[in-house]
Amino acid sequence: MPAEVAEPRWRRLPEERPQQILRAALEIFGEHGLAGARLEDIARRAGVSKGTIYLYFPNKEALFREMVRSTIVEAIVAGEGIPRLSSAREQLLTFMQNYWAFVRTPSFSVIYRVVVSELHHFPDLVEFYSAEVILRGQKLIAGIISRGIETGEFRPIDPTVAGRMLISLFTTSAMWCCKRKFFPSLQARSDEQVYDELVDFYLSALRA
Amino acid sequence: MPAEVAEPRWRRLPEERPQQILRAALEIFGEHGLAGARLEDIARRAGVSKGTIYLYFPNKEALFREMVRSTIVEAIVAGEGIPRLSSAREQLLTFMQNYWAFVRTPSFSVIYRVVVSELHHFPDLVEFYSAEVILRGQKLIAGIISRGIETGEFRPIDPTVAGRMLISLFTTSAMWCCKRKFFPSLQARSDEQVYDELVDFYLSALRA
Amino acid sequence: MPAEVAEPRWRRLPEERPQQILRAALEIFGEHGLAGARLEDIARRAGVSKGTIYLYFPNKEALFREMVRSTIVEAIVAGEGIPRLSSAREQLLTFMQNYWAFVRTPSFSVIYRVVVSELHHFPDLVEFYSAEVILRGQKLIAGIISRGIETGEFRPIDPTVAGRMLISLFTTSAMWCCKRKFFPSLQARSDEQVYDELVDFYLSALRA
Amino acid sequence: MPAEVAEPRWRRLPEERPQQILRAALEIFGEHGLAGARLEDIARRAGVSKGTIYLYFPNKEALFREMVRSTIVEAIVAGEGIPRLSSAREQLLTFMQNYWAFVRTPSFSVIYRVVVSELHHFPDLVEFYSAEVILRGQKLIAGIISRGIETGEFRPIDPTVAGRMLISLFTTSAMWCCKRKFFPSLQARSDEQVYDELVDFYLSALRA
DNA sequence: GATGAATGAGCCTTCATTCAT
DNA sequence: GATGAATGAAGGCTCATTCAT
Repeated sequence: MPAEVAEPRWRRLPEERPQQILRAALEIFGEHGLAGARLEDIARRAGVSKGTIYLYFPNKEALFREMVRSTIVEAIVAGEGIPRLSSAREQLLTFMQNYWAFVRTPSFSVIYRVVVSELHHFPDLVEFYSAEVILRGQKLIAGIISRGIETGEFRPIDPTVAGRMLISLFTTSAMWCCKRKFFPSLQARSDEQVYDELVDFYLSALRA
Repeated sequence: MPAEVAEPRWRRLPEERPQQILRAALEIFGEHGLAGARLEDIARRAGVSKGTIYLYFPNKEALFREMVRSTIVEAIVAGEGIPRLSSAREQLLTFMQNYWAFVRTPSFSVIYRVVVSELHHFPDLVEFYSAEVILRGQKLIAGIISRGIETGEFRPIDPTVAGRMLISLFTTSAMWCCKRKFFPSLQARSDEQVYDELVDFYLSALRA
Repeated sequence: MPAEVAEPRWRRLPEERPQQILRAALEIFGEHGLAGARLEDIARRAGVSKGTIYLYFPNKEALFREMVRSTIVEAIVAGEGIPRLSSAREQLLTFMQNYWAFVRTPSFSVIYRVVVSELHHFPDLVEFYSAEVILRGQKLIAGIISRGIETGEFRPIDPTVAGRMLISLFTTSAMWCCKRKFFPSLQARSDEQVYDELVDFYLSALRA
Repeated sequence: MPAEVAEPRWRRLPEERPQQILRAALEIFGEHGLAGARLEDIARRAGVSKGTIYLYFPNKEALFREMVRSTIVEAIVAGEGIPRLSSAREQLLTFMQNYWAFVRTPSFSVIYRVVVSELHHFPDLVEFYSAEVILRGQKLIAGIISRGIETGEFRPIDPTVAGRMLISLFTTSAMWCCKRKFFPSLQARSDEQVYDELVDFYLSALRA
């Protein structure tokens, strides 16, 4: 009985199993929604069998919830790297650059879809999303704008309004860029051009 | 078989049946999406039996498509009453007022959901929506903006960009107003206030 | 992660494994039946893992069969200590005392359940049970009764009939005593009283 | 296409559907127990499709419960035709004859199985069975016996004990008769002979 | 030997669709 | 035209069984 010692012992790390499944769930739920997605497809996409999903999640709905929750959390964590200092205008530009990168991320568009179409069936997730994403984002932006107003860089405007406008413009534009072919006016434009137009428009609205 | 004879038996005119069903479909599909909706619920909401739906629509998907299509058409028709004349700024304000009324309509929010979450499974509907709604809207707005630029009322800006920005701001704000309780910064604001802020912001971005 | 090495790690002797498992199987199958029992539960009850069961039994059904068979064998072995001699009446009383103790045993009630509800799916076990339990019991009792009839202690009666009656009365009464709370007439009676009533009734039926 | 003409066209009365299903459930659950039975088999036996069962019963367990409950009720109703009058001994004989007929009924043996093996998972059904079957039966028998003791036809004996003994002997014997081939001592006996032996034995135990 | 993560066949349950009335 | 009972394919979920460690 040679004690079971110390081999690298790698075996597809079972600790990754839930992550694999959640990633697959993101794609499939994002494509088909909660009701329309088949567990079988999620399993196949994750490279596991149907039964395996049930080792980590008690049922389809719980998987869906956890997918939404964990994706949001990831986004929050990723967004933590807060921009900082210099002029408010510089800070705002940095923020917009990060935000533009984020909203064109595949998981953002999935979450956007889910939030729009199904989240109302999960009040606790709505609550979570509202507090952790919307409120948090609002505060961040409003802080920058307020500073800019104080320094005279921006015209006086309700900072929460400015926040809403920014979020609105960025998220919608990002979604449109994903579906560029259905928006004739976008077909000839790169994401960068769209971004430049966004920034130009937004800053124009804030200019003193 | 003594047939159930001869009472005048008044009924809602059968020509209205499809409309009843489509209205019910709008509500139920809007709430649950295509996969999540049950024909039985649509039938109950429409006040008819399950079988009746099949007298007018060959299957669930066709009902869904027709619901989407007819709702869009209605919106277009309703929007036909195009504003007109006077200064570009006046015309824009009139358009925005109509548009704001429209985007807060229940059927708009349903269509918005559907477009975001499920329309990509129906390329022909996407095509239709793209051509009849987006393009048409773009043109309408771009026309007004162009005129305003010519008259010097607005600063020079790509009219299609201005169009996109307007649509983005209005649709998103309307959706948020529906869910006001999850947006702390909206709780104390009426729809009218939100509208005023929108107009102020948008016109600021266009001012020369 | 220094591997968890080298404790003497005492364990129950492996030769006992099958016994542990069979005991657990007796409880779980007794509670839920063959189809309703989960191997996982049996494993947990036995303090081993699911896989371990398969080291000793090829599959669920085989475990069930072996559980039934071994429990029956144990009962037979335990019953071997045959009463003996003196008057037939004395011998009968001794037998009844043993039998009463046996039928109130937990494994008897499990086997009773299984025999009633599922054994018909296992003809060979039925055969085994019939030959080793019923026939053997019948013969034992019939022998005692026959001697009693010869000695004039009992009235003339078909000894196999008397055997059936005894088994019937004892097994049923024992089952009822397990569920005393559902039998109002038993609630105020101890097992001993029930036994006394049984003996009184049975001997009355045999009295010359 | 020879038109499908003029068959009496009677279509199994839908009011009978639940009965058909319950009858089939009695057979299949009786054979395999709750966990072991497949709805598909019940449906096939009932001559309907799987889905039809769900038009009348919300799920498998509910069907099982209703099957048990309704079978018990039927038995009670059938037993209502209470014997009556004349000597206690005559009344007892009449009762025994009815009871013997009943316990050899197929639904009795199913219920017996179910009661023994699965009813403990349904405390409310146990309650119901206890009150409506056991208690009711006990009272009926005890009444007859009491009268016989008063008239001196039977020896003094606790009437509830006599009741238990009668039930025990009859039910067990009936079950054995169903499985006659496994009981060598029964193979040469008809049900009537077994009945005669039962009566003889029981009356012997009661004789003054 | 022992483990328990993984598998996938099987069954319960739902619901779009049909059709006799 | 209208109904709703009936159907059965589809999909969620369980659990006996396997096997890499």
